[in-house]
Amino acid sequence: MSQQQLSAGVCARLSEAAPDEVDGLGAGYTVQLLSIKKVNQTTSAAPAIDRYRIIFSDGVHFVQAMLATQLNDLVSRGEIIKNSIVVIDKLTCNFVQDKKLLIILDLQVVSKEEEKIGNPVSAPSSSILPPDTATETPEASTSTASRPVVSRPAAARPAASGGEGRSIYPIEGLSPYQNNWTVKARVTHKADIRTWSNQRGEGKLFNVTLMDETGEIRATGFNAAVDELYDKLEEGKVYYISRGRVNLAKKKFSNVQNDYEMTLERNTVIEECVDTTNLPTIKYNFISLASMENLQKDATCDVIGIIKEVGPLGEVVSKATNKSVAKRDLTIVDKSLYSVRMTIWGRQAETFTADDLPVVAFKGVKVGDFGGRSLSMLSSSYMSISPDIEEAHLLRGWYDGFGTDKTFQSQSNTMLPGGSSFSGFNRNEMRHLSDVKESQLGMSDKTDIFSTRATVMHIKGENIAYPACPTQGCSKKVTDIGDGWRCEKCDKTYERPEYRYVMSMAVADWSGQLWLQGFNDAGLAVFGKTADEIMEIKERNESDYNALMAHSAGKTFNFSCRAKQDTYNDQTRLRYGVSKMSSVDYYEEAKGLRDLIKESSWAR
DNA sequence: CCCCCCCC
Repeated sequence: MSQQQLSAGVCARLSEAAPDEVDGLGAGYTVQLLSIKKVNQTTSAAPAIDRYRIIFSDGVHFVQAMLATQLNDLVSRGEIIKNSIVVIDKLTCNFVQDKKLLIILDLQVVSKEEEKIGNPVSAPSSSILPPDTATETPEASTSTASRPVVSRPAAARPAASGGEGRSIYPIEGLSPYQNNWTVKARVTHKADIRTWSNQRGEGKLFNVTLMDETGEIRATGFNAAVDELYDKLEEGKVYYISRGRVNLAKKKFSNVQNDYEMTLERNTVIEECVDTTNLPTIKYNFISLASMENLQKDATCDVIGIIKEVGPLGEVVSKATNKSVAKRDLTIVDKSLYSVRMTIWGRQAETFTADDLPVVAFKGVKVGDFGGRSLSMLSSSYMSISPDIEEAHLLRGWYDGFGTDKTFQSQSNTMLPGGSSFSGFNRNEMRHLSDVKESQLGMSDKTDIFSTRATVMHIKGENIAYPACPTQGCSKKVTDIGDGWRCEKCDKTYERPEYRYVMSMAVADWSGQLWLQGFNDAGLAVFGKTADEIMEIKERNESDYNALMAHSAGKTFNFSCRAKQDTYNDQTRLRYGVSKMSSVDYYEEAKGLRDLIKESSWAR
């Protein structure tokens, strides 16, 4: 790299430009980063997002700018370091204490490791730099305890010019000290209206997440603001918003990346933006599913993958609140040949459909450590099915071209003690039945999990199904009350029940045999018929039923099981439950063996 | 002014 390749003159131009001219100067400047420094945040007691101050040079002059926080990964991953050459693709300007502050919104790395080019000096106007650093040269700025830049009390002044002649403020620059702002933001999440009731009173509220190119912020409307504004905002749309209140965020309650949050008030002005140019879009920092194991539990991350499996709709009852919520597990895979379980909740779980293995992008999903690594949507997370972004198209192309053929290593079943697996059947972690007994799985207080391949030898025929509540997600046993079937849980009476399987199966492999308890999914796998159909056969013709039971033996399945002790009538016994059961797919097995051979060192 | 983000 030479001085000629840098965009000489740009630092002087940026430095001298009036604030509302900065955006108009365009972008695409090639510059050298002379310094990258973390700025200490002293205004917020809660842990803050890192902010980086950059000094960049065009070879002649240097200026100072802030790095938009969504680019922080470039620093933390070491993709930009001192002296890296970058192209600044997008730049804006903000006002702090009447000083112009440049914010780098997007950049591309041209070359990471470089020598310093030329001998640049501070750009002519000092108005870009805060007074305490205006005369510093990059080499001399050794102070690590820099003053906070963005969140100081400051005169409110609009930063950049919007399309319709209004002044648009970047979300990253919002603080309690600015008041005359308008943001142009996309609603990336809109929650349902919630009500609360506690000692201090009761009321209703809703949350939205607002996002522009510079950042995101959570906004909440209470009571009257709910009536006034809830219907005005639609997820996915872009709005001009002004006259909201900005306060310090209580970080422990939100995963939205902002030190502040916004309260929408009755007089908050919200106007839909219909101008289709330059709308804010979601910014992702995708990580590969392979690299998930490096993340801590409860961290959030962005991932993109193919939806390989859509689990059935389930229900969990929260231990904390005793409330029931719908959930659904998805399995996503990516180019790193890893798969991971992704749990979605509530209405999203109920309405989720995905026919043809779509690409789905997730932003801000929570990392769990159950059975290895798993992911879960939060209310602040964002999911986009078949997003029109480059990464999605690349993944689509790769998967359709090569991916369908691959086997994926699950993040959600590694690292369990004893090397067992979670819900997915894992060929590498399989146990023989004798091994299950000998290693005393399920004998400790917790549930142990294992995979096995075994053949069904016998199914206890007398009681293979029970009359269940037909309400989706209930499945509780109902009782015949003469003129109908009563579900205590739903407090309803139904004309007829929906039978569901509950079976004891003896299964065997070369090493031994075991009794497994299976539920509805297991019955469907064994019989290929619903329990209703089976019960109908049983009622119509007992010998047909007996023949069916006899024929059910002899088939071989892959099982995912849980071993657990339970106590019933003062008797403690070890029970093995089937969590997943599927016919052996010999084509899949052969592919798995082939991949094993490919992976083994002697074959390389 | 809410504040739960769940379960195996």
